[in-house]
Amino acid sequence: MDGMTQSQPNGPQLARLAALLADETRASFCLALLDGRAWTAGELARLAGVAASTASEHLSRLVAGGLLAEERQGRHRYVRLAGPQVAQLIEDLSGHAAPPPAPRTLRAAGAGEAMARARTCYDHLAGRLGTAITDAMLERGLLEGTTGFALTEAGVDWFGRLGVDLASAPRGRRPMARSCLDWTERRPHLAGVAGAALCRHALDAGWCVRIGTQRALRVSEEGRRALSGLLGVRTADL
Amino acid sequence: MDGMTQSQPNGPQLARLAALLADETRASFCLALLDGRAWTAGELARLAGVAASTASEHLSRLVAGGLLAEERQGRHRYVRLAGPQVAQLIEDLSGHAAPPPAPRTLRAAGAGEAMARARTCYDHLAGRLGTAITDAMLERGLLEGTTGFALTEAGVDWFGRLGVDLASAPRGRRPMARSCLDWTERRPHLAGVAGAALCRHALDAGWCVRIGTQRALRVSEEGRRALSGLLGVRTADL
DNA sequence: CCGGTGGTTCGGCCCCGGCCGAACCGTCGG
DNA sequence: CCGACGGTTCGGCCGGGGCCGAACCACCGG
Repeated sequence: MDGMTQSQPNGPQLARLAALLADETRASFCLALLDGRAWTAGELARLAGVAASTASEHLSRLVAGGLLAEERQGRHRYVRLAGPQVAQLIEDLSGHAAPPPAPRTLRAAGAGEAMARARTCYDHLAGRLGTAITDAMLERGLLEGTTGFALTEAGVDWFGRLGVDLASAPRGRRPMARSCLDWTERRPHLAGVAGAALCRHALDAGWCVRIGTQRALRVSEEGRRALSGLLGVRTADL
Repeated sequence: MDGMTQSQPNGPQLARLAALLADETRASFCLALLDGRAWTAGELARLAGVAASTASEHLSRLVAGGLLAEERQGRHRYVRLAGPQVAQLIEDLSGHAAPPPAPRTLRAAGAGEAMARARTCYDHLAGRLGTAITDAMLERGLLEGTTGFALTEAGVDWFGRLGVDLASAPRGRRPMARSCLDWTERRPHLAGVAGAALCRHALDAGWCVRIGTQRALRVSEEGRRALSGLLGVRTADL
């Protein structure tokens, strides 16, 4: 009876992964990268308020740990999340973390309000917009919610009428529909291949436009009409 | 333009949560507790090979962080995962961690083989047994897998015929059906309320019995007949 | 060719936190 | 009432790692 009978997914491996996110600076990097875009090392350093050298070391660790993918261009080091699985990991984790404290400044409160209205969550829609769309799809039977989380046949057709062929959408082991906990609404919104396709369509069709450099979104007049007509979503408060 | 424009789910919160799992000893505690049962502080200390005092401190941190629930009984301190959300968190995280290295000893290899055949994963079935059942349910249309992960009407009926009324099963915000990545098979198996109900039924009906003190399971003769008849699952290699 | 700038490497500082053993406390059993 | 035992608290040790600034390298622009 040795005392070291390992539980299978070795503790060390789990600890090594968690340690990557256990630092405040690295965590803030990953949260920033949740916007799905590639950032330069300098941008992230300024965001977190650390020296460039410090950021550089953190990025190397995150890349070595497989969480980030890097791409060197000239004298810039661009870095982004390594893939949807990583985005999901960060989302899941922050969904279980304690709710954020109230914003300090008026500016921050304003920015927070914009994010709460509508934003991207890696590659799908979130905020009140995201949950409102998800709710409407559940209500209209495009999405099944009581026995799990899956697109219905009607849902697949609905995407088809939008001009989005989900069958031909690129998917590896990624689920078609997935529930992602919204950290402002504290309720689920649509993620996965379908969520990403919907977000892409919304941006391509001009339903939403990005606000400044953040991942917050503004719903266009065209978008309001489309959402109202297609899903009956009231966008008055967005 | 302050450099500290926070991403919303405050980095610090995420880091604090991750830090709880970023220690090898604490990680091994959590993985052990994935069997869904309550362990005493001493058992966990011996498992991880640390002094009782060290284990005590780790447990206090995990409890304070909300990952573990404790229950004092006489001179014992029993501790278990705080709930299914926590179990899911650990599962998700270890699903993304690097695969475990090959076992060192023959004993360990044997125990690993037993775990790979059939085991519990917090409160549902896993291992080859778990994935075989899930595959069969997908094949028979009891479970929807191509557009998400949800129980079909036929699936709800199937549970009803087993004598399991899912509508009356206790569920808070917990999803009815959820996909959980199996770390031996590297494929999904059924979790969530339905997965837990199935596991409970399998144990109650004597389809499976626990092997020793581990979370490995043995499929009984009765269980083989039931699984073969109900789902066409071949249990020859289990 | 020569600044300006983004990124990296290195050395050094310092603190956090994981570990232990010893002392202590409470419960259980005789 | 007393020993045995599980658990906790405290002090002290020590290593890891996060941070910075300085020096350095590479690319880009004029």
